[in-house]
Order: sequence, then C-alpha cells, then structure tokens
Amino acid sequence: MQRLSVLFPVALGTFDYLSLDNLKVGSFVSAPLGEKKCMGVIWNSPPDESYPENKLKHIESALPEPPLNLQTIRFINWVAGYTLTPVGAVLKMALNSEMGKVSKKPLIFDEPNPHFTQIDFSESQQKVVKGLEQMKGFQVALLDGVTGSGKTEVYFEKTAQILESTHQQILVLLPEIILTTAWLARFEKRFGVKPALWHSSLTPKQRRDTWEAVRNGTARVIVGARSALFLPFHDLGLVIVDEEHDASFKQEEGVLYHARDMAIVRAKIANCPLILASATPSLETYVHAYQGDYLHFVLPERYAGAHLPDIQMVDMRQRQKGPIQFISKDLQEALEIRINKKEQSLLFLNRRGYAPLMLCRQCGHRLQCPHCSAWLVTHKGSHTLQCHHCGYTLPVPKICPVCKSENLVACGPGVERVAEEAQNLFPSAHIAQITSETLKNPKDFAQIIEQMDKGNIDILIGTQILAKGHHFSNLTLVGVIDADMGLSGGDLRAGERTFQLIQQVMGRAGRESKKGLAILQSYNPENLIIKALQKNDRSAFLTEEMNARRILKMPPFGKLASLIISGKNQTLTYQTVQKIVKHAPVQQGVEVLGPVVAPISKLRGKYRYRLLVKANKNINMQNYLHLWMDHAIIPASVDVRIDIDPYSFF
DNA sequence: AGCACGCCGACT
DNA sequence: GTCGGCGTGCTC
Repeated sequence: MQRLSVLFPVALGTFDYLSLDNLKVGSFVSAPLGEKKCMGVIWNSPPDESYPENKLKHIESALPEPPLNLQTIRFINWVAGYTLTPVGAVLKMALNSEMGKVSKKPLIFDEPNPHFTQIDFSESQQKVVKGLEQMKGFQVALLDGVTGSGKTEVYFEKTAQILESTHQQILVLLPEIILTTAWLARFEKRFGVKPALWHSSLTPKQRRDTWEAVRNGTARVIVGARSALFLPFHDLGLVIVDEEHDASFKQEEGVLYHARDMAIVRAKIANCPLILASATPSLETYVHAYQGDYLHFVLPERYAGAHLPDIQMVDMRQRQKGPIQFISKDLQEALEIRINKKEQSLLFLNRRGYAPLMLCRQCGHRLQCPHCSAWLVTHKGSHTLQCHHCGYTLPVPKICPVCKSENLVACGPGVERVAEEAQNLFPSAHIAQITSETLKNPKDFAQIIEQMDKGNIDILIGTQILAKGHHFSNLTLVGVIDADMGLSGGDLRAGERTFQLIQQVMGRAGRESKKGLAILQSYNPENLIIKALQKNDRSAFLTEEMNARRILKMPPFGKLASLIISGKNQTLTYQTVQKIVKHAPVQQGVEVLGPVVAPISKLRGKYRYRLLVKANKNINMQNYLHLWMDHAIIPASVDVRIDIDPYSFF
C-alpha cells in the first residue's frame, strides 16, 4: 500500500490517496473526492507525510486513458507557480471534457506536405529564412516585419523544415481564432492540407479527437488560440506566436496568464525554438531583442513592391463651427475620390455601438448600468442601451427615468454613428460595419472579406478587429476617426497600444500596386505618439517609450502585480482591503501602491478596490506575494484576485 | 471550482 | 409549515 499524490481538474492543489497498484506519474485515475468519484491524475509532487494515514481514501481505479507526459506536467506546475493559481485550475485547461471516454476513431490528417508549393522570396526574406533555419534547441527570435512584408510565408519555411527533418510538432498561436480563415487558406495553399485547430468553439467530439491526435503525435501542426498551449504535445519542435504584441494573448478571466510569455516557457521545457512575429512588437519583446536576449530578424519592406501608405494629419481643433461631424472635410474628400475611382476605404473607430453616453438635456441625468459603474451605450441597430462590462441590456427609453422629460440625447461617436454619418454624406455608397458583435463566428468574417474582395463594399467601418492582419487588395484609404481615443486614462500601456493599433490599421491600405493613404484625425496632434505615427517613425516611439519605462522602473525594467479586492458588501470589502494593506511585508525594492477605488468601482454588483505591487527586476514577486497572502484572513464573501504582469487596469 | 449544509424570508 | 435563496466551509 503506497501514498500517492493526485491532482483533480478543479481549483485545488494535490491530495494524497492510498493505492495498491504502482501507478506512475501522469496516469489517469478515478478517486473519491468529497461525495463524488472524480477523474484525476497521479501528480509528481511529493505526498504530504504529515497528513494522517487513517484519513486517506483509496484510489478507486486506474483509467484506460494514456498518461499525461512529463513535459506537460512540468509546464502546468510552472504556470500555476508563476500565476499563483491552484495547480488543479491549470490542469483543467490541459484536459478536455470528454476525458475518460476513449476516442473511437483517431483523427487522421493527411500530413502537411513541406514541398506542396515553393514560394519566390525576396532577397531580404531569403536572409531571414536562412536565419530561422539555423535555430536549434531553445532559442527565441523576434520576426519583425512591416505590415504586408510576408512574415507568415517566412515562418512557414521554418515549419516546413521541422516537418521534413523531424517527427516533431509545430504549435502556432494566433490572437483570435475568428480571424483565422484567411490564415488557414494561406496554410493550405503552402502545405496542401488544413492544420489541426484548437479553440473554444470546437464540439466535444472535435475536442476529444484533436486532443488525442496532439497527444499521440499524429497532429503535426496545431493552430490555436491561447489555450492550445496546454495541449499534451507528444514532441513539440517549434512554437510560433503570430501578432505577438496582441493584447488578447493575455487571459483576463479564470487563470490570468499571458500566452506569449507562457509560450516561451513551453518552448524552454520542450527545448525548441520560438518565433515571435509582429509588425509592431510589444515593448517587452522589443527590449529583449534590443538587448540581444532574442535573435532579431527584420523584414524592412513590403512584399512584391507594394509601398506603405502616405500619412496625412487632420487637426480636429481647426474644424468649422456647426453641428458636430465625426468625418472631417479632408477625410470626406478623400472618401469621395475613392468612391469615384471604385477603390475601397476603411474607417476605424475603436468604439462599438452608436454613442457611448445617453444624457438628459433637461436634468443632466446620465444613464448608468445598475450593476456597474459605467455608462450605458446606445445601440441603434438593436434599439437598446447596453452595458459593455456586464452585458446588461434594456430598450432605449423614450423619457428620462428621473425627470420624465423627453430630452434624452446620445453623446459621442461609436461605429454605428460614423456609419450613419458616412451614409448621409454618400447616400449611394455601400457601407458595411464590422465589430465583435456583428461577428458571431468565423463565417461572418469570411463573408465580409468576400464582399470586400468582390468590390461590393465601398466603405468598411469597424473597431479594432479591423487592425488584425487582413489583406484587402483594393483598399487604398484608411481613416482613423479618433487617433487620441486610447491615450487618455493614463494606463501603463495606453501609448503602446494606441501606436500598435493605429499602425496596424494604417497598414491595411495599399497592400498591392496602388498607393495607399492614411488619414489621422486628432485633437492632440502635438502628442509624441501621434507625431511618431504621422512620421511613421517606430524607433522614435520605441526609444521614447523605452526611456520612460526605464526611468519609472515599469515593465520590462521592473515587475508589476495587481491585486483586485471585490465583494458585494462595500464596507466589509473596504475593511478587508485596509487589513491586507496593513500586513504588506516591508521589503527593499518592493513598493505597494494603493489602495484605490478601481476605475470601474462596481462591476457585476461587486465593489472593487485595487492595489499595485511594483518591484525591482531582481525581486521574486511570487515569493513576496506568498509571504503576504498565505496567512491573510479574508472573509469568504470577499474575493482577492492576483494578476501577475497585469495588462488591464480597470 | 463544485457541492452540502444551514439559516432566513416568502408563499401554498 | 415547506421551498429555496445564497453565505460559508470543505474536499486527501
């Protein structure tokens, strides 16, 4: 009879059990947990000998499932330790709901063919292809190429090399799986077959089959969103993170992790190369490349002789008096020229709905969400007011709920309003809108692309979803309605995000033979970020931002962790925050900032406070937080969430 | 995370 | 009197 450590896919640590069989680490078992029998995995943590043996239960049975491999187990442990999450919560991400049931028909892919097509590369592309070819073992490379420079085809060559010379697997992470249609077409064109896909909207059967094919090594190329990192790879030989700067790699619910950073750990454990690709690298990645920690490959020009667009600035402070117009005269004229020439235009505004605020002109009342401290956004398409934080929706009211007057007005622009204005300016133009709510699945997006390719759309108006790598061949004008929008609020990465987003959006124009134009509308044209965008001067922006972060000891020159303390009872929550702050350990090189009322002070009915821990680079943040929180007494009705390397400051 | 237990208000 | 809301505590 021996003591074994068992981990269950629930937010808990390991528990010890007794077993007659000699079960090895990674084996799947069924064991009693509380009132129920649960599926668990024999874990590699040492059993807790201090726990009394007479309290131990017995493992019920071993399951026929093949064991989880050691690399995946080590990765799960690492992520749990880094993010301060119970290991079981991370295990849950690595399993699938169909576990325990044996897959009847294993998934057969034809294998991708590395010789299916050969691409003609430019001289600079060829250099990078050669460079990537040399990468062996654990090494990180930044593949840094302007929009439209053909990064994808270049990393496909490294993919082909691994496919041809080994039996290893290749993992490609993309930020949003809804946008992969075009990427998949390129893959199929290059390798003759579709890769294995992993994302949240697979059916249980697809999940089960793909998981099994990844586990047994028959799936050679796996493309997925962040959760694909946790698949039990049989033998991982290459990891690619495309659009590595994209903020959606940071998981903001459940286990809070950054998929790009965890991909580096995954590659290190697998001892394989990692490619981070972007036209607008994150500052973190750029600094690593700059310091020589990463290889740095650059594709300086667009593929096939296409040029980057010209950039024109419109100072919105100069606009004429009269009713508010969100499309300036200059932009209007540029749109008209494109419509007449049968070329396409794109208008970008990173705000969904019609107007961000509904206000009573009689009494000044602003319509607010009953569950969150946020304004309700007018949506004309669905005749509703919506809370963009919790989803609360109600029909647009006719009268003010406070003074009962009929003087409610919608303030500020959203995508719907810009579309309305554009349609009034150009009544016969074909205008389409694209936001996360109009795109329910990859098919919706594919349809818009098709309509664009056929020339059935003159003006496409949308949110940030437009910024992500699409190739519209007849698109020659990009209008940024409000270039300053992302800059206010003063969060750490506001400047970086704005620069990346607008640079990416502008990169949609003129990707083929016709020269593109980007028009930036700004109320703040002297701002350094706006100026760098206007001059297309990335290094000016990066230098400036790098210096600012270095002086402030902000990431990547220092470490951050954020604590969000929330609860339905405001008084109890606040008292808890006070108590937590009082017990913060004093340590050289660590600063605890706050508490402050969170910018969204109430979310889904819970009151929220924030603390920020700022530490020098050499500090072990996890140790510090354990020292602080392990003995903290927190009421069950108050929730304390720790976010290591936070990206969201709401 | 689930799940059970137990304490209070609401209604057949 | 019973149903069920959710706050609290436990899972080897």
